[in-house]
Amino acid sequence: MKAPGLPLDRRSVSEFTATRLSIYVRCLAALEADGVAHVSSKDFARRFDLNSAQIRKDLATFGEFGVRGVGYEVSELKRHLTSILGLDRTRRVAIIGAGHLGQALADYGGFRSGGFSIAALFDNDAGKIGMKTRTGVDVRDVADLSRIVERDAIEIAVLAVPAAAAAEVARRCVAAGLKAILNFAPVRWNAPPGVRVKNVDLKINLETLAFYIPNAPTKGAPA
Amino acid sequence: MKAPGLPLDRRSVSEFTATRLSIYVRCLAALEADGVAHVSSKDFARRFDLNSAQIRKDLATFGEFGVRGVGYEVSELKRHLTSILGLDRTRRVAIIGAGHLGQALADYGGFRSGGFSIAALFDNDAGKIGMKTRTGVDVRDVADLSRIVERDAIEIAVLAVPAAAAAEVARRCVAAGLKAILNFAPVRWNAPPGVRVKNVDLKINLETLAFYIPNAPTKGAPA
DNA sequence: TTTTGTGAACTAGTTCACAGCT
DNA sequence: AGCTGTGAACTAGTTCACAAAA
Repeated sequence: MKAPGLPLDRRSVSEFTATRLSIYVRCLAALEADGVAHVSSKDFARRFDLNSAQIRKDLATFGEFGVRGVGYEVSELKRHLTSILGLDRTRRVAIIGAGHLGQALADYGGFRSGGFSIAALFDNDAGKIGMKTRTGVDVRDVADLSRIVERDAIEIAVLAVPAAAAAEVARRCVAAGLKAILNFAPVRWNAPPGVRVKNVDLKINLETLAFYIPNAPTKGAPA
Repeated sequence: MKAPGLPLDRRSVSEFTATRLSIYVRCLAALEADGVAHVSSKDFARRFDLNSAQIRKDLATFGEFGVRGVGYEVSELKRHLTSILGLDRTRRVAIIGAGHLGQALADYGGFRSGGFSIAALFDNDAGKIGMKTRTGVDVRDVADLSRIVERDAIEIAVLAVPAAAAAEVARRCVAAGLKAILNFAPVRWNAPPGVRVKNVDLKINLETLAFYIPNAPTKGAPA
């Protein structure tokens, strides 16, 4: 095993690779739970329907984690990838927008474990500010965003606001120094350099999916 | 303008292109709202930070919608793309899993307009079956999935169930004849041929985003 | 032998640049 | 003139296949 050779600018790593790292960690956790101590890239690929060369290439971006002729040590590799993704420390997340989706996300278990914690939920509706979600997250005034982001060292914003408000809220997030935004609002907007945005547009996902649905076999239509 | 030449197997259209079609429709709607009747691919690209050649290539997959020397007629192009995406008829969607996320999705406006309607929300928890969400969607027994899918001509499943239940529920969806699944469960699972799955894994999105966050400048560290 | 790590080959996606139409 | 539609060039991502290591 060799430590990563050079500092490596993460921005040069493709989002495809970064996403797969995350998948690998999850797969490795499954193997660990099954008591598997060791895998070759070939076994790993077969088990999770991936390509073994791709796994090796992805890992090679960050170092040499395997032993030739043997394979990878499951928990060691998991530890390495977890560290590469920065999941070995907790990042604080702010959710902006305390509507149905924002509250559901605040209460969603997946966001509250394994490297992330919901620091606060923000809204601009006086009727919501001060309340708590089902799992006890406070709803705060979005006017205090900047102050709380700094005070609580928040690193990630999750935007769950209506389309009309999204651009203005995104601007506030950037002004507050946030460098990562997970955007659920149905709005495309170009982030300034140094700020990374990931759009999770439910409507577009649904429309894309719909595009591939075979037409209902109208009576007598060819298959 | 020329009609699409050949029947064209939609499966050969890349998901990148399909996703952009959806984006184009949204952009065209914005132009229409601004009273713009006409665009060239160049204007369109500049306005929404896209590449004009890409727009033309994407459109060329489906026909010739422009006029050389002139450009595209906004509402005509929107109408064409809407039809290509099948958004000119309403597709019925079933949401499986009436937890926080499932309920939020059921109540989410974006899923209830422009080509989609929430036909039902399913769960296996007797305590939830029979209740209604805030906006009045009935929670039904997932055991009746197959029957209701057929009866109500449901075409799309949205999976919002816990990871442990996802594989079994996905199997039921396929058995019920559903050909499109939008999966929010943090589980990778390989769909049988003819069934299209789109994974929206919130945890993986967050982890991928976290990967790119520049390290907090530890005292004295180089930029 | 087995399996990694990696250059080379391949495939897919994007952008360029221009012929051809209006 | 201006702009579309499209082959050609380019870029990025994936897979192959093998030399080097254990």
